[in-house]
Amino acid sequence: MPRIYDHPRPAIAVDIVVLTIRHERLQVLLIERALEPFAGQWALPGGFVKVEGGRGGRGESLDAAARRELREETGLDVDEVWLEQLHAFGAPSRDPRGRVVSIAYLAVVSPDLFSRVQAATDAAAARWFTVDELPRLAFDHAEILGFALDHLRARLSQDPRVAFHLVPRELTIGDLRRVYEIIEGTTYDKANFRRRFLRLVDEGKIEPIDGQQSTGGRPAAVYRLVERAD
Amino acid sequence: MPRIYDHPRPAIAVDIVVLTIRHERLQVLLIERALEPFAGQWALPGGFVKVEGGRGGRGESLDAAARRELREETGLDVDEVWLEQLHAFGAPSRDPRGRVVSIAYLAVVSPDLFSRVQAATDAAAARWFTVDELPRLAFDHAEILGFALDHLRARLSQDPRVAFHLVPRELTIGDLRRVYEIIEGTTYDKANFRRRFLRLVDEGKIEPIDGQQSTGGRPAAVYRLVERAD
DNA sequence: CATATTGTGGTCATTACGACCAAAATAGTC
DNA sequence: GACTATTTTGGTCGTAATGACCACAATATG
Repeated sequence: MPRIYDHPRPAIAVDIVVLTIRHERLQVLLIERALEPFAGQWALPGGFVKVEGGRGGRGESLDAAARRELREETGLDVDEVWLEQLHAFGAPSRDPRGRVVSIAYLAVVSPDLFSRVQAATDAAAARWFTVDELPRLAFDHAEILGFALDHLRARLSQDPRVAFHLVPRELTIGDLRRVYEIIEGTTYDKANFRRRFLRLVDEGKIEPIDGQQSTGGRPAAVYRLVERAD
Repeated sequence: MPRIYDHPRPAIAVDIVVLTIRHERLQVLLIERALEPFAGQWALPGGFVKVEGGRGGRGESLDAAARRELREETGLDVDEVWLEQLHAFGAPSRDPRGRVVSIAYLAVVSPDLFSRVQAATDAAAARWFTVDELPRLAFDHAEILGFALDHLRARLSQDPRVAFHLVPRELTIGDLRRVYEIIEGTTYDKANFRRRFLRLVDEGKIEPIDGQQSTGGRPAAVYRLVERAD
């Protein structure tokens, strides 16, 4: 095994796929690059992991780097978003400047919060794009985004929690159904989806709250996620 | 964004969780470390990613590094095993020598092949361990192994393909059932499991072949995976 | 008022699956 | 050979989940 200090090293970065639902569409936050390479092209928000400084002088963990970049580029705090590591991308030629390994993260932002994103970021440099109307992306970010979308769809089909991060804190059954339909590109029967949803209520994961919500038709009952004592 | 050459860089490694089933137990391949740190302790096979040389002079991809380490430390070729990236581990203190980010991989080895592993590795340095009778592991490798086992169980419950890598190429229904029982730590009713399995035959994923196999009871029909034109 | 829209509540048929039973076909033992 | 243990194979029954479908309730809009 080679001694560690003999080894040439790649740079290590985090890139974040920030997703939300706006205007009934799944959208991703992109940043316009100011510098070469790929100056003027759109890219995922991200940056290099700090390897010096911090407690212990060794820099930050990968998750901490993702949280920091998210805060710096969107103004959002992590306890408000669903943030999870996706995959490491390390093709030797993925960055023309040299060898860079990027750890990709998925961040799912509630539509409650995305207006704050607009305010926190330089409006000229950051924009939301509908995921099927994308510009050409820098680096291998198109591949990373594709991976993130596949992951989100697979995740949603086996863990409803992520859907609640794409919906207001006080929600109707129809709100949640639209999230599923938008992400999966399918349609669900209203009544059948409702039956599935009500099982979550029986299991105590969701609770009805007082009040109704106007919907354009019959007003809907309002629910919210029950606070978990994890 | 900082210029890339200004940035201090971590070392980047791959660690591989090599799993197989031996003696009706799920087992993992560990290597006894010869050097400090953690000399004498057991660790996952792995090593640093090559960042120079190769085509283009930029070294190898992460997957290529995992394949290379797997070959070097087990003698197995990748087209014989199920190999997939798991997760990046990057806690600042995970390696006392300095900042090291490790990309963890899962390799699932057929019991057809694991005897070759014994021969290819230095017998004094490498050993199979049952996953619930483990020695103390170096670095954060216990955490990595735990992640791999969780991943394997989740994977198995939604994608039967990985199970076929833990079974001889010509298999009986009972062989496959034992794989599920060993990994999930549960038991299945023979007849019910059989019904589920036969659906895979209907879907054309598995085909019966001539012959029977002695089992200690009534002889079992033999099946094999149908070669896919992916 | 009529109509469109959306939520709510229900039936019916199909599918998947666990619990359970029983027969078939071998190996091993007396 | 007779008997038993073991494993595969084949089946029934009940339950849970789900998709297709229908009907009604309660709002907004004209």
